[in-house]
Amino acid sequence: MNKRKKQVTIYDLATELKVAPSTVSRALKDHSSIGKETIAAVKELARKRGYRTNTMASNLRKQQTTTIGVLVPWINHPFISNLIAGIEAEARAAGYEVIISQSQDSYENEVANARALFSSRIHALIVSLAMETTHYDHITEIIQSGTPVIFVDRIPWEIEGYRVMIDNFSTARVATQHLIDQGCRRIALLGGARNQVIYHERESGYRTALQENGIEIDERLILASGQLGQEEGYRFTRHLFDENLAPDGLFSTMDIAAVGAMKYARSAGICIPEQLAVIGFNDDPVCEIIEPGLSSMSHPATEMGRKALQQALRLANPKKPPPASEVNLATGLVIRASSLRTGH
Amino acid sequence: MNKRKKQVTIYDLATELKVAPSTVSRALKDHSSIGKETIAAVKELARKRGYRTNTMASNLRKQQTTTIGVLVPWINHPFISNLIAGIEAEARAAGYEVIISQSQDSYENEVANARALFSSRIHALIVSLAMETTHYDHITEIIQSGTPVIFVDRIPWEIEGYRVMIDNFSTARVATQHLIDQGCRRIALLGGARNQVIYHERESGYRTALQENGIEIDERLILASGQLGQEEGYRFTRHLFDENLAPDGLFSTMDIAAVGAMKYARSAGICIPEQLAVIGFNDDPVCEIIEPGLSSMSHPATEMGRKALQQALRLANPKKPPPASEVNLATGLVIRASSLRTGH
DNA sequence: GTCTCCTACACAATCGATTTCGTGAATAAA
DNA sequence: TTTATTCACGAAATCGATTGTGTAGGAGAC
Repeated sequence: MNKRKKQVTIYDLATELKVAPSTVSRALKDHSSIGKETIAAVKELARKRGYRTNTMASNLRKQQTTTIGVLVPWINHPFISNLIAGIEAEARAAGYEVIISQSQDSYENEVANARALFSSRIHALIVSLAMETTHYDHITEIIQSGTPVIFVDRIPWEIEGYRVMIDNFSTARVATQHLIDQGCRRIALLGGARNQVIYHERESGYRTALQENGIEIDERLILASGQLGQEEGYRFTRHLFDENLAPDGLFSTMDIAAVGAMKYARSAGICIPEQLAVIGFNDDPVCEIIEPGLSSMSHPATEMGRKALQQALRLANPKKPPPASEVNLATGLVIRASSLRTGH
Repeated sequence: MNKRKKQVTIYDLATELKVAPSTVSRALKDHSSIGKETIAAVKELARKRGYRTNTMASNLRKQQTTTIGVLVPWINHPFISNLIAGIEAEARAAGYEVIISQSQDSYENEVANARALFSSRIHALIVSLAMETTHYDHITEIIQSGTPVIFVDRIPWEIEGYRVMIDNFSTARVATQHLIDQGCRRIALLGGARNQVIYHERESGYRTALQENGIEIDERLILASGQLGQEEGYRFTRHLFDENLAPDGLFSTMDIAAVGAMKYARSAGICIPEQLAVIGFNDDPVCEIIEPGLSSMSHPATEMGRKALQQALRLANPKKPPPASEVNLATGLVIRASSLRTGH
């Protein structure tokens, strides 16, 4: 049986109660010009007949949806899924719905998804860009149409727009400083693609911390990889030790790459943190699980989602206080065994 | 500037081309009764004016959406986020959109979300139930309205309905058998809430494997916890060793609980796998990261998502081949160091 | 030249909720 | 009793796309 039951409409209720549809509509939302008894009667019958307001009709008439579009590279990455969880929780509480799409780090997918979301007349859009993305026309089109757009984490370089993020520069500086405080002097960096704002910032923070401490920067200790993962972390670390470039500290701009580094260290008999102090970035669950525990910079993903949604709603609603053009959330230094040297 | 630009409609195009809106509508979808030149002219102008079909209006008229509702306990759990990734990828490819909501394992939230999704007239619903859920009225309501509902993973007991899952019973039996094959005779079980179908099945698989091998079941080695996590795994394992119930094998129905068990073993100087062989369930990323590597039963989360969506679309479209009432996906035994004893 | 048949459109109703503009009746004020 | 108000509700337009039905105009058949 595939035929859908016909839904109850306000016309059905109106007919049954012998009032006008407009009266039913108003009664259902406690409009002041409708009599108390009428309101009660309408609501009672609506309940009895299982009336559900038809969102499509309502949206069409009101010329707006209550749907928030979310465009991210991957849904199944820890940081992103936490971000989405935050967006969803906050949206649901505010009576909005969330429609998600993933670009899989492909520019082409991102453009197609952006257009699809735009066609469904979303109320606002929250975006974290694909790795490949360097042109932003598909986003600016949406902004120009008047739809609020909030950038999160993977932000664009040029577009002026609303952003919710962490201070990548300072956070990286803190991480690097922590290693320096532990006595490290030759600190390697596992960095991401420099054309991405966040990785560029993190690398700058690293460089600044070294300079501030009078440590000369050795470019050979720096990796900037477009595909930063466990494998790259492993290989670059091996490379450093093989080439007589052995560092005594390592800052990875992604936890998972730090895991690779630690795996190599274990296989090569390098002691962590004594010979190599390691700190990551994101404070993923793996940090707690790996041995020794991986120090990291905690990144409030869920909170970022909540804040992004709040900004989006403010932007969409002129009556609310206007949003800040940029929201920066606090990060934290989480020290575990991988970077904690005794005697310091 | 918060005013939205007015969107281009088929009326605008019709006026400009001096044809009827109906002609524009048909031309845009290559209707056979429209002249070739007219179609070309309409499409050209549509492109030039940046026309986007108004989904709200279209949906209202056609009495259906292209939105798939997804209702899960948590978005930010590895299994679920992979599931959603699969659903989204497949939906997007088929021209559908995905709207997600999380119950946070609360029955109340689940009911509210189900109603909200229903109100937005979703095309189909994919559900994984909240831990708390024992009444299914909010779901049956939706089924009865004619909306296709597909259950995934956390399925209900009673409702007849379409399901996409793995064979939890057999998978658990294979895991247990693997430990037996490694020489284990006292095998502990870290199980989940028995009122959940999947955990009930897994426990049955465990029991069956033991019986098939003539091993007596020791109820003291079995944990059935409503809140199975790392902490519970740690504590129950400690409890077993403290109480002189030391097992020589351990099957955890959730990887993260196995991690807790391994953490305890490490702290107590118990060798894995020599003294305690361990196997988990799900093959989460942590299995690769922990030392020694955690054996596990792999669980095709993304594939489940894809399959669930395919089933949903078939169910919604009478022209497509009807869906199977139950789809079972293959699981795999992934052997790592935690369960691999030499000499066997 | 008249009639039939297509081709290629136009017309108008429809989906269901919202909202503007009224209006009849009851009450209050004069 | 008459006029002004307020109250409670009705009528009808509207949002934009879709679709069943209707109809000019030209081609072809006889």
